[in-house]
Amino acid sequence: MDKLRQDKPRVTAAKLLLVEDDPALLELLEYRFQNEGYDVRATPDGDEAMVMAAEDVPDLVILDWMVDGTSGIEVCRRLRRDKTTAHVPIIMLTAREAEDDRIRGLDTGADDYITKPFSPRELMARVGAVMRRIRPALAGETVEVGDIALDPVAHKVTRRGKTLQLGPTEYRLLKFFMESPGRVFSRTQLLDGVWGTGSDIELRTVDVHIRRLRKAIEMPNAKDPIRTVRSAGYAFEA
Amino acid sequence: MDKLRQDKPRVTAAKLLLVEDDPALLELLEYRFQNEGYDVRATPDGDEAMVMAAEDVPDLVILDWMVDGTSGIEVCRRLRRDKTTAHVPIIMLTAREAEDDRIRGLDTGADDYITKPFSPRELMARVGAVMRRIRPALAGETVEVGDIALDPVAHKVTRRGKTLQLGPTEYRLLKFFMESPGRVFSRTQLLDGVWGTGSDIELRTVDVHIRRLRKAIEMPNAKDPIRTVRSAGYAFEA
DNA sequence: CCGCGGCGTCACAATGCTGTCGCGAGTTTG
DNA sequence: CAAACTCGCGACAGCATTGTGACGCCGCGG
Repeated sequence: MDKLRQDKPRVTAAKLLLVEDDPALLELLEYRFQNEGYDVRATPDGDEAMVMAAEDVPDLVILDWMVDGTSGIEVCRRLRRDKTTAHVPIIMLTAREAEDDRIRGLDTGADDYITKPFSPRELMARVGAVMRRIRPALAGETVEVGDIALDPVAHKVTRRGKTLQLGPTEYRLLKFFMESPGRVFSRTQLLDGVWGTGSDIELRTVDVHIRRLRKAIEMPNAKDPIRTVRSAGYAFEA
Repeated sequence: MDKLRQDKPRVTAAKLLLVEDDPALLELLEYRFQNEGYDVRATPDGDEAMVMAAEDVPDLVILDWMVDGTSGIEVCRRLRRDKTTAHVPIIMLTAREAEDDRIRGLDTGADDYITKPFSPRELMARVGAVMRRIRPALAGETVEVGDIALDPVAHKVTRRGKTLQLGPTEYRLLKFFMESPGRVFSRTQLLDGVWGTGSDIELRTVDVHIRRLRKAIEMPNAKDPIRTVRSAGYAFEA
């Protein structure tokens, strides 16, 4: 949490870029976020969004899946490709519920996603969650902790050169851990960070996935990098 | 619903009292601070805030200028008047920009003051600043006393570079001590601070945990940093 | 329609923490 | 000097937390 604070002790408000083709929703969100003290810039057009993002790099992008001009997913990709915007958090909005959309959305680098219809409050909460998460690992850069390397682009994890076989959840969990090595996360924080803010999951489920992750990354003669902190949570470290 | 997913009451977390009459903002802030690891209690009502503050003295109060019931400024005054809450830092929120309001706010004893609209991030930053000033360890900063260092983020304690193996209670006890080096705490104070105000524990139990902590941090050629003050309590010092 | 892989929950086992006791060595009180 | 206190210490039964294997569900791909 402290890494977040020291990141940019800016006095000005956090800058939000809002991309949404529904005029009514756009205006509503713009109003609400402005009311919350955010510095909001809004547009219904994907192309224009790219321009705005280039002109003034936002702290967070809220992006509709389907927008005029360049599609949301394409905007997402391009933002990730540009060095200056590569690590800017993105929250995707989508009307679709198809699972592969979610996967693709997260794949292209979105940090979170919300299915319409959603309550503004929920969106605000997720914005809060994302803002809180400044990732030391810039999207697209492989992260290395100890003898484990994670390549977010290739979606691949290797240990000592050998590729590890991880399930989707295990991958996200590991990635979340590796972005903040050594830091202890409570089960609740893990649930928020890995499963998403709105999920209603048993706390103990985290334990099970920790175990699965441990099993997936275990190697002979290698120490378990996941440290259990009794009555506090788990931490990942070399 | 989210409350159900709370980890068990963290005695070690900083306690925040949030008083804000706008439900949306209240919820947003509550959520964000909870995710920062704070132990948050929130209410839209000034009178209720007084009760909550009296029941369980918070480490910091975030107070809206205008709230239901007793006004924010009045709450502020009363908190200052009560001995138990007199020194608790207060951050005021207000929509007004009039200079005299600000003066009055600081006059009544608020430590800091933010004008709406503000970015949550800015508020978090200020809270962080205040917490660092009051209780560094609760703000996520490593604390060092003598040759012992405690890192609250990693949940780790080292002495002369070597990592110490502490149980949950030992950790909390040590952390509590290290926040106020040299100060003597009675068993009752330790019980309140480490176990929580409501706990119904034998006083002698503290002795046992002191012993366990001593054993856990002992090293050859190193002085025991815990000083027994006969018929008074214990103190931690270099 | 069926099999498969992944996921969330459970129940149970395995640790290892915890709060109390009791005893004994010092210390203070009278 | 004995009684009264205070504190260190080892033991322990109970309990809280975590590890683990199994099970059923669900969406996807034959």
